[in-house]
Amino acid sequence: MTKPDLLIHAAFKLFYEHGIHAVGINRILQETGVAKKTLYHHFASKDALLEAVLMYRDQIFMDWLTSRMMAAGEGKMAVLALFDALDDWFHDRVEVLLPFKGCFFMKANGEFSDHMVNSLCQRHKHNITAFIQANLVGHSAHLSSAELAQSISVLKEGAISQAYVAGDLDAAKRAKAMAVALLSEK
Amino acid sequence: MTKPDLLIHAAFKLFYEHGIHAVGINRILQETGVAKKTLYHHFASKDALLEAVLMYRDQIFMDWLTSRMMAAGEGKMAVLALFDALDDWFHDRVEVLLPFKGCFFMKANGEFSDHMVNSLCQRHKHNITAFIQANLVGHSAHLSSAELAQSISVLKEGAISQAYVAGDLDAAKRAKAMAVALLSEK
DNA sequence: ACATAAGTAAACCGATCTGTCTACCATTAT
DNA sequence: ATAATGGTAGACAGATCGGTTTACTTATGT
Repeated sequence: MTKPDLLIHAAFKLFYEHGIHAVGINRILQETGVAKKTLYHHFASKDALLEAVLMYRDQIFMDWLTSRMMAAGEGKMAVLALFDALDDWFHDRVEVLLPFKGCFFMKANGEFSDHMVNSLCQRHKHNITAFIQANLVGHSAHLSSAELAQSISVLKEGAISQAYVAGDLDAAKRAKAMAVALLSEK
Repeated sequence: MTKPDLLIHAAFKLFYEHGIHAVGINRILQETGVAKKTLYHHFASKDALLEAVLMYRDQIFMDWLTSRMMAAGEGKMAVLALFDALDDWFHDRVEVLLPFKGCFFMKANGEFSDHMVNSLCQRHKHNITAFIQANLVGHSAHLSSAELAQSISVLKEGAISQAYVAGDLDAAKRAKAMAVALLSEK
């Protein structure tokens, strides 16, 4: 693994577990054995490293989620598969996402205001909602695919928060039941 | 206003907007004009101040939410009123909660691990779920009040997250529609 | 009147923060 | 062969962190 990738991996793991402001550059260096000069050779600042970490996590997460959804079929089936995927995530059955500690983007977003982090997190959430919506075009005569996708997103966000903060690891199952009801209305 | 209350108010406002680790003790002092000696006379440490801030916000929020719910009646009506209250919060129509910037407990929780903050946040969420549950005893023959309350909590958490991170200020309306569907099943 | 408590201002402490710098080593491509 | 690149080790800088201390100034209650 190249040095930049090594740094991004270690930084993500530490940021995800302890928070971004709580983890200093020196700790990332100590954990990886990389020299400080090398870090600042590849990244202009801690913020630049953080940006790379956010893009890395975005790619890992989106690749995992979309492949899980597409493997289940199209339309409604794909959307419901989203909640099965979340359930696996909450129960630490998805190695590539690392042990579940909530949504990294939600946590990162909360540590900043009027910052690049906020727009990156918003974009990440928007991309997911857009992918959900793509699976819901023409599903309902009464509700637009955009409105349905927003509602599904509320269920998804709620499941993640509830699983993390309240420790309700079965939140995805509950969210799925409500999604079934929502997508059964005609 | 007493000095401790002044500090708690200012600390909450700054923590809520910028994050806890991002706000130093000196900034809180500068904002309030209080001397450092005075702060450490009333609070043993930044952690102690933070604990007071969390308890303060918990009380403000719970008082507001329960009064809004109880004013709407009992049972299902109270639960649905929760989402009307959230809608007001998201649109900054609730002065006592300050301009909406997400759930303080969700954000605080994300900045720590294995810390007093985590248990306080979990307790806060649990108290809300318990209050919801109290309004749902005997509501359904198929689902327990505990299960219903957990599902309502998923909707509530999802609405807050979606409104904050994605900027979807109408998330509470969507969540309410799903709550109506959930509580109409017999 | 006087002791006690609560307050201010500001210097100070050690630790840690992000980021820079010097000096040296290993690889590799021209 | 040699110049350029990527790397290590670690000292260093300046700022800021949480927290303590000294010295002085109000209030307040008995």
